[in-house]
Amino acid sequence: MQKRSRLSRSSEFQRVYRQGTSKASRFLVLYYFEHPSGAVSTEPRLGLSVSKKVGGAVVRNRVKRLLREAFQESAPRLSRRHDYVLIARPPIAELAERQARGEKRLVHEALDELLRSAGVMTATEATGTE
RNA sequence: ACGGCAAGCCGGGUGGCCGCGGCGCGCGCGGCGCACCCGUCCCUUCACGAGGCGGGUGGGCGGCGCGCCGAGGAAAGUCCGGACACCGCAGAGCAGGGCGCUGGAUAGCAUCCAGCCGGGGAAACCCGAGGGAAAGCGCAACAGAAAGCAGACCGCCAGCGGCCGCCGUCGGGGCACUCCGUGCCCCCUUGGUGGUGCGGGCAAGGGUGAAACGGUGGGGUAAGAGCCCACCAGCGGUCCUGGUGACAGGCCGGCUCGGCAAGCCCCGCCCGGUGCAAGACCAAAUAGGGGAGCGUCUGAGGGUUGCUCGCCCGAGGCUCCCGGGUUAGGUCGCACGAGGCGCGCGGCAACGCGCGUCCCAGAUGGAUGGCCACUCUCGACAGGAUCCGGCUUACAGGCUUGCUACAGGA
RNA sequence: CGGCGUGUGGCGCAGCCUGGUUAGCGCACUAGUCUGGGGGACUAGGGGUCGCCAGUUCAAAUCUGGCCACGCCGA
Repeated sequence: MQKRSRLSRSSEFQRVYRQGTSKASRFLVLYYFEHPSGAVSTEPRLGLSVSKKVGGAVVRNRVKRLLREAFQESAPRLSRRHDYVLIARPPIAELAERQARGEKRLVHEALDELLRSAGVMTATEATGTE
């Protein structure tokens, strides 16, 4: 995932938190926010928040890496009009740990489940047209 | 061999594909700003500038392609020491804080090296915040007679006096047995011993305690005691020898009192404060001011780390200069350094000097991972955020070298 | 990133500076008594590795150092 598809400004995070909608699971919290008219980027943008409660620097980097990878995989089916912020909760550290040891797609499934329940996967049909 | 100890080192490897960050090069790629140049029939203007518009050049951001580089021994904890930056210059004293055997290394340190002393170990070796307790203040619960200056509870010793018990004794009397005599009882003289009392001598022994004023043995004494002697421990000495020194050895002396300063303290040495979110610049927005110099009245008030001194600012006047301040944006600081590696020389070593060689992350919501194949001993703890030197803590496993004990061999 | 603070029974706190006497207080808990029962009161009692590991000391919750956890502040 390249830089342009990430959220980088504190103000951008604030906008998503204040004006967006939230949905949470045991492992993650998702905030998403629809842009006002105009400004449509080529890809949905993502911001990550992983606090020290999740683990040390190595664990946090691994969690962020896996979340970016999973998000990128799901990105074509997501609305391009939205900015997303994912907050990692401590239990996700164990998923990331098991996945690093060889188990497959644990973080991907956790993310997909949350995205589906939030109802932002509606862009699946629109992928071709939009 | 097995075991123990010390020092140093490694922290999976190779190849392929995909992905991420930085740098460089290339592109007849695409769009958006910027600067400059040229043109301007047309639009704004009376007209010239200028703006718009059209064209060109340069560079920035972006895209694509290729190449190179891309976490650690602890990157960690933030416990010390610095570099660097800023603070109305940092000056003195007090306060406060840190350090503390000796010598050396170093930019510096609480670090390192070599030693000394003390403790542990069979040894190799390991551990130690290790100045001063006759400068002063303070502390020591419980137990114990007594806890800091000597003193004496039990105890030991001789003396004196009264009384009492027991044993013996000079003399006298009484009773019993037939007299001598013997036995028993009473009075008196006197001695021993025990108890008690008085005033003394002593501190060996007892018991308490973490600690009780040297230890062991002998002599000595009424009983004892460094009272005397030998050895040991400790203390002192203007002493001798060795060592740069801590200190060690010797000689002499009189025998002699402690513990805690990671309690206050004393002595010696060191320390200005704040920290890269320091700080500098750019852009945008916002308030209208900010800075420098000269000078008068002679000083209210204020600043300067906690205090004092000291120092500085200080209203209104004149002259000069334009930017100055703030902010979660951008650029710099920001990676060539007390730098790594190799060789030589000096030094026991830490380290230093010289030569050669290498360039080795630079992010900013924050980059190292995934898959496949082969292989090995199946991979721990864990990741930069201004940089460097240490300390401490976490850590699967492995390698090298040296030393030591036991056994064996010679 | 930098700078501070706090860890003591189940909960909230004191004691620490100035080391020892006894780890104390309130609520909660257990048993008993009062009451017909509940509530409430009274009496008695149990429960603490003083966050962990070293060091200093005769002796450490207390002094010193190092770890661990939690919390706060600055930009």
